[in-house]
Amino acid sequence: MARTGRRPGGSDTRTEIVDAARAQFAEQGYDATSLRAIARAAAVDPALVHHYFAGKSALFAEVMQLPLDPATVLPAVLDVPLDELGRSLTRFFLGLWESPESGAQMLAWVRVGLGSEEATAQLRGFVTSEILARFAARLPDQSSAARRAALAATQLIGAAIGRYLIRAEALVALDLEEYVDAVSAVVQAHLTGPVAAPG
Amino acid sequence: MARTGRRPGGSDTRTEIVDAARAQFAEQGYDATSLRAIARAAAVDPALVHHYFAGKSALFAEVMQLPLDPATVLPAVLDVPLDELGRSLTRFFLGLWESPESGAQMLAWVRVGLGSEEATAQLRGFVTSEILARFAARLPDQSSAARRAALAATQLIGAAIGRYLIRAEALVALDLEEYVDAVSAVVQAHLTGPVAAPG
DNA sequence: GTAGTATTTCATCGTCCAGTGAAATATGGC
DNA sequence: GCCATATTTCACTGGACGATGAAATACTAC
Repeated sequence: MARTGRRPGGSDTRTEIVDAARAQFAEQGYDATSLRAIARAAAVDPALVHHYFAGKSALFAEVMQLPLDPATVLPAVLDVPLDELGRSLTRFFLGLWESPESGAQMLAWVRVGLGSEEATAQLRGFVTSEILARFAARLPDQSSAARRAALAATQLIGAAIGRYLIRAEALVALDLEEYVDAVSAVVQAHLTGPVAAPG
Repeated sequence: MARTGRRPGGSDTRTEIVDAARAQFAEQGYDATSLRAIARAAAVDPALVHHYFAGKSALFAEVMQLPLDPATVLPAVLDVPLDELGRSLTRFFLGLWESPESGAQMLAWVRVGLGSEEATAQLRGFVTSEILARFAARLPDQSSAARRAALAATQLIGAAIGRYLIRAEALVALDLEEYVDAVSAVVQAHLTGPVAAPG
């Protein structure tokens, strides 16, 4: 009766652990996810998780690798006529959520990133320097660019939360293109619309 | 040397515990917050927390009492001309976040509500039946009302997250009225604007 | 087929957690 | 001043957690 030792077959256990971890982080956030729970989900001994990853934070870092590097992908997304920018951004962003692989990762990012003050601080740093700065650079009037980019981002984040976290019926009922239509209209307004008359 | 026993002075310890708990939940979410951490923050023995509250979930329930009952407050907010509905909603909602007392509670709600799959499910139930249903009832065209209300809500949630959780510089820099202006314009568009041309 | 290596488990440590029950002390009514 | 009660702490239990080190087993190269 072999109770310990190597498992038979060319098992890719490491990948299984990463997948289980991503699912757990996406579902529970960082703190509430335990290595033991990940190990359970992967049907593996907890010590094995430590064998492959230095610790919880190392595993987390590996799991949270962005599906795409913004520096390489965003330029193409932003390279459209100014009046189509809202649609291009919205379609790209919501597309990330729609696909099964990157969707789970986006979910994990948001859950963890909004789950605690500390994590939110890191999310802020990344979002402002890697994402918003690139949005803003694409806009014509630099005096309002940072604000317009940030406002557009609020709508994008809200749209993702409504459809993929909260999963409100009225939003899930729409197919992706309808949703992109509805959201991109106001994203475009944030980016290039008239500034609301100040108080 | 009195190591145990009643503390001198008319201390309102129970309130201190509740306040400490709210702050912790707002900062860390539900799971990551421990009764012991709350007790530490309130400078009190952990057992005292149990004395006042049946357990973690009971304390949580008390802390999470909504600052306002939507059923009593929303009607007044919604009782404005249709073309001012966006502004009224936006001002009211962001106002909840801006004030110190209710702001901490809103923060706790969102952190806990988005922190795990399970909590999100409860948040969905509350938001759709208590909030969105009332928005929708106020709109003229019932065939699109649910969708319009939900879309408006995505922008409101996103706006709150951007300014009060992520605290993006470009958004925090605005004063409240400017922010309300910018957000309410697109909220209004979701509520009463033209439907984006399909496909 | 044997030596070496990668993979997996076991057993365990110390820490933190939620919760319980008894004891200690201040306060208020008399 | 004394007694009942509300408030607070101590000491403890059982369990889960992250982490470590040694042992056991399967695969690989020779």
